[in-house]
Amino acid sequence: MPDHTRPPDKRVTIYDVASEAGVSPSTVSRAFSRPSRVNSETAERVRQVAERLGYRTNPLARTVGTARTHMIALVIADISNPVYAEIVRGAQEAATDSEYTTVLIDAQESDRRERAAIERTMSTVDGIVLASSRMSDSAIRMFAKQRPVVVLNRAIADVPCVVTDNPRGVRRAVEHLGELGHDHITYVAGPEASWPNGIRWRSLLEAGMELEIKVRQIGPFSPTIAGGERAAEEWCARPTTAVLAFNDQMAIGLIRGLGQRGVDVPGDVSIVGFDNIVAADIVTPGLTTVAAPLYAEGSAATRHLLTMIEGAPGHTGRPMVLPVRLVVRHSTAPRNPSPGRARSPWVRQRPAPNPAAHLW
Amino acid sequence: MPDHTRPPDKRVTIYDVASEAGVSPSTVSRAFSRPSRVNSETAERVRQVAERLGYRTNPLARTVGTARTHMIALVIADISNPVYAEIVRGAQEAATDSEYTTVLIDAQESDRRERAAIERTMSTVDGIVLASSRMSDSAIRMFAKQRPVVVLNRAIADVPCVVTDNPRGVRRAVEHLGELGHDHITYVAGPEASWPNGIRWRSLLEAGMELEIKVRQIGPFSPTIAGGERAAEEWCARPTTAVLAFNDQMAIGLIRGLGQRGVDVPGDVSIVGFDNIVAADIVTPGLTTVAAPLYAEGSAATRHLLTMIEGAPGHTGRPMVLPVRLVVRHSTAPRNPSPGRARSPWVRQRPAPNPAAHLW
DNA sequence: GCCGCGGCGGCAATGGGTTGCCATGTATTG
DNA sequence: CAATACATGGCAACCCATTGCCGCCGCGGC
Repeated sequence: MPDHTRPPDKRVTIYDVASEAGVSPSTVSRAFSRPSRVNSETAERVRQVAERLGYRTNPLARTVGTARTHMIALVIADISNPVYAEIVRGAQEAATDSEYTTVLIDAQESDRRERAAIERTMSTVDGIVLASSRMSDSAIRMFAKQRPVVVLNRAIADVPCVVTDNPRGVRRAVEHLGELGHDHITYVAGPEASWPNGIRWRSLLEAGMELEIKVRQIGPFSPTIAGGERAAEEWCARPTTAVLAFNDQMAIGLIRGLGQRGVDVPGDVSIVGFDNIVAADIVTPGLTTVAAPLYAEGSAATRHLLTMIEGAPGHTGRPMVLPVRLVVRHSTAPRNPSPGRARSPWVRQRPAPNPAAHLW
Repeated sequence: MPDHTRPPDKRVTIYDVASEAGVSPSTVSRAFSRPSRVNSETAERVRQVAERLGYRTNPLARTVGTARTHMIALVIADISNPVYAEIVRGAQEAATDSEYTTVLIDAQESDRRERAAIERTMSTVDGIVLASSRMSDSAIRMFAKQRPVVVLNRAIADVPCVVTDNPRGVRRAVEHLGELGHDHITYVAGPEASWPNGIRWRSLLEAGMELEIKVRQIGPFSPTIAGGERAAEEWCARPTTAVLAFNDQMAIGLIRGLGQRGVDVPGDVSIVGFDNIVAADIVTPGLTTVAAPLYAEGSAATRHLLTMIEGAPGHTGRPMVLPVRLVVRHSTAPRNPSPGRARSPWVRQRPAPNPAAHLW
């Protein structure tokens, strides 16, 4: 058998390297962690010996004593929501650039799960990025007392935050719809515990006021395709020619639900979503949506967290605001001149249940 | 200021609890980790003191000496691929059930990144699940020598594996297409480093042989929507009436690219994908695809890994095979009786570049 | 009455790198 | 040439939970 009598658990330690290189363990340690504190020739020799012996610094051991794990937690609301993919990338990039490891936690849209997971992980990480947390402000503040925390997509006093410019995004969407002749907009609400949901609605109220467009809200619904489909039913009870949905998934679900009821998008109703997920570009019609710099969100939040971990105070004043923009596709169109036309067939026209909705 | 003179880094340790409860630190330790080794009254008292003091066991300190971190790494090829969302969920569920924490690593379809990330993380985890690794067999074996490893979506000798029944899935797809009258199938290949890509192609060869259906391959392309769009161009050079795509994203991109060239799906060509991602159900036409039990894949692989970590040998014989099924939607249809009809407009009909393709 | 055993709890070592402090040796300065 | 500064590297404490081993005590059996 070609087994090279492998030493089963014989990790190479700094002590091995030290004795092999003829220096003390502290010198080996410093050769890696504080190269300036050691003669460059010695350091080089140590590194070579370490290399030869296959020494790999044990991050766990470093942890004891320094209480620095070089890990951060990134908590997201729902891993199946494609929005988070780019955020995660941005965060991971920023983290690995600084030699930090990211541990990703999927809260599955549940307050309870989120807390539990954070409590389990908290003591093993140096800091936490909370992306779209569903927890209460006070719960978040509690965690923030124990570890550096940066909150994404939410503004909380006394905690560092990174948000996108929701008011501006909504404003752009409303302007766009207004230019197309719409004067009533329905907001399809997402989770009540979602901070963006609240601010989007408030921003819509404000924009509607200024631009003299009437607005109302239906919901809340789950921020998923299924949620959007359910919203279609409720919308049919009191239709408007324009809809702003909490996010793209709901918008897509809505378009679907409406299609099954014979409502045409954008012929009968214009729909705008939020987030610009990939799917927004592949559905029919292409979804007009408010795009956010997801990657930048993740990396900005993470970089901020890292500076806090390194000892910086963490500016808790105004949140950092990232810009957004409106991506116009084909789910919005000029208001249909004969608004009453399609109304009758919408209501109570229950289609055959979609077989694919029950996959698995 | 409302700062309760918070003790900055004052973690409560077993020593604090010990002196407060009037016992030795070892007793405190045992009260938690080996309750049977200590008098139940004492244990209870210790627990109460610990509770009062807010003691929380420090998982990192436990790590030193035992070398058990209670963490596992889950490496996925591409976090923006929705396939992995369910796999991650399954894995996390299985892990937390056994009180393990999962650290997720996104390899971003890069062999190099994958290796680097694993090397960084390896020593801090008790085991690794490799979901759709892009590394070479030998690289994987190397890691498997140092830590328990379970490989998902790939079969490697001497390493425990969990795979889905690709041959059967392909077979079902081919049967389905055959029943619709198709006698030529193009396989749109994904990454060469992807094991499922290889086996799907080989299975297609086999099924084609048995069922007397001609098959050929184009590609490889990137396993993304963009990749599928590029494939559309190549497919146009030598069209067939049926296509099997490496995965759903490519199938969706393909449908899109064909649409832009005036090719109708399923009128002119039937398309089958793999994975049954959510988007497969929302695109137009709905995508016929081979569905895999993603959640089960994640949890099966993880559970297997955990038993290995607990000391079980890890059966490296035949891989564990999970069943698949064909989900028929609307991207497949009977073969068009006049195959030459739509052919001419396909070739060299460059549409205006899609502005949305360059978002961000 | 002596021995043995089991239950319980303490002592001390362990693991692996980090770091404050000190000791040496060399370079710079007055 | 003496005095001070600096560069280097070693010593040993430290972090904190775990665990092998031993000692103490009380009880039961012979």
